[in-house]
Amino acid sequence: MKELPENTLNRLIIYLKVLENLEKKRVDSVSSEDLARLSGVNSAQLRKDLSFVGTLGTKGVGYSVKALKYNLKKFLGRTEEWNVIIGGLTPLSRYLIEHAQLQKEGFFIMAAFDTKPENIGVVIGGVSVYNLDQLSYVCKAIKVDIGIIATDEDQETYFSAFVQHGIKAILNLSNYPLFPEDEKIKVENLSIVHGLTKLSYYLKNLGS
Amino acid sequence: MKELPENTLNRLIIYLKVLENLEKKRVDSVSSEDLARLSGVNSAQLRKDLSFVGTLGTKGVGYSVKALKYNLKKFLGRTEEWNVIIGGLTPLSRYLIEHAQLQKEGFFIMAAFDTKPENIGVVIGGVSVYNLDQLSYVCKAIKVDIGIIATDEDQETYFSAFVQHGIKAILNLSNYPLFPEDEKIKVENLSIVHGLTKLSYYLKNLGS
DNA sequence: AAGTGTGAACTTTTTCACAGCT
DNA sequence: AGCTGTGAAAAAGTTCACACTT
Repeated sequence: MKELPENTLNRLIIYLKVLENLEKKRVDSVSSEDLARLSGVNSAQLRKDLSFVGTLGTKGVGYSVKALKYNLKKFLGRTEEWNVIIGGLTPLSRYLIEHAQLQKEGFFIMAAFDTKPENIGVVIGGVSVYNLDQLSYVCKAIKVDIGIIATDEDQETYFSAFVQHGIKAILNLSNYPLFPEDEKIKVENLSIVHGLTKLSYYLKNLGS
Repeated sequence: MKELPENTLNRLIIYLKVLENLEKKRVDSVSSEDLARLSGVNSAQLRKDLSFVGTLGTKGVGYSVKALKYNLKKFLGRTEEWNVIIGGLTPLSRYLIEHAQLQKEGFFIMAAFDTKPENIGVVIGGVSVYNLDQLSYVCKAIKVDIGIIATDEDQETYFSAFVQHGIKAILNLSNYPLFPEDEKIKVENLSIVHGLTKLSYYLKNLGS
């Protein structure tokens, strides 16, 4: 099987969200046409995307919302639970912890790290803030799957600490994009300023 | 000229960030090879991307960091200032306002909106929280360029309110993706759970 | 009859490779 | 000599259109 294109991955994640919503609305069955419209793509695209996951529908009928949701979730690794740590004690990291949405989605925040002495030892919503130099200790004590960079100042510090301690998956919420040298490490750069810049480009070119 | 591909836009935004960093480090000149490496792409890609912006380098020499940065900034609409409003008074919106990073980047938060009575009239860092039904009034009083959806619950409410009042550019920070019916409206969906799911897919498939 | 799954056609994007400027 | 800018080639991704199943 060919490798999954990144855009297909992005769309599969969207289909999953839309299916969860349909399930909440007690919809049992959906056609590629309908699911595609709700997901902002065309139905050929959707069917081609789903073909990477498997043969999931019934010809002449459509897709079972429950079954397709489950298969996508499985395919995306979202039936498992993942342990997450956070780099940087900032309002954003407080938000991530207190909001509790990540836990609900199966991403468990196990610890936070900072470098400023006054932040070490703080506990937020049951999550302790450790000194970054204790990362090695924490990584030995628990399986850390994902590191989230939640500061906009020392992103490089946390990035190299995460990489050095064998963390393979990093979500970078700073506004500076990071690129791993080791291709075994996966970084997702998710920047609000980046998103706003796409909109500013669009606004600048309106009507041209 | 052909239309700018979305991925090219994404990369141009990254080049701009990297250039800003080089300028901070007082680097005057950079080759496509070096800038590409710092941006996680190859140099042919970078040169092709820049060709959408114009002829910006000097053959045999490279690019002036200052000049290229300025040209990219201009091209992306980032030499202008944009007025932003926020939908939903949540810890995330508090973070966006108090962090002050957006203002520094030229995105000015003019107002926030909520629907819960107890939140109306609150002032955070100089930003007032209005009832959503006053959006019409605010949109008449000031030019609103961008609406940010900063709640994970009533995203649809704010979305339709924004659209209805003529806001053309929307940054959706909720975990549910939104797609405008009117193609004159541009939505950027930026979801932390989406980013984490990409990482969970990667982790699930490690070693395969 | 309805709607999926998929080769084939088409379109877009990326990479190559080198002419041409400094 | 060195490095950009860009047509041309190659690769990747999207859409079409229809055979096939229920």
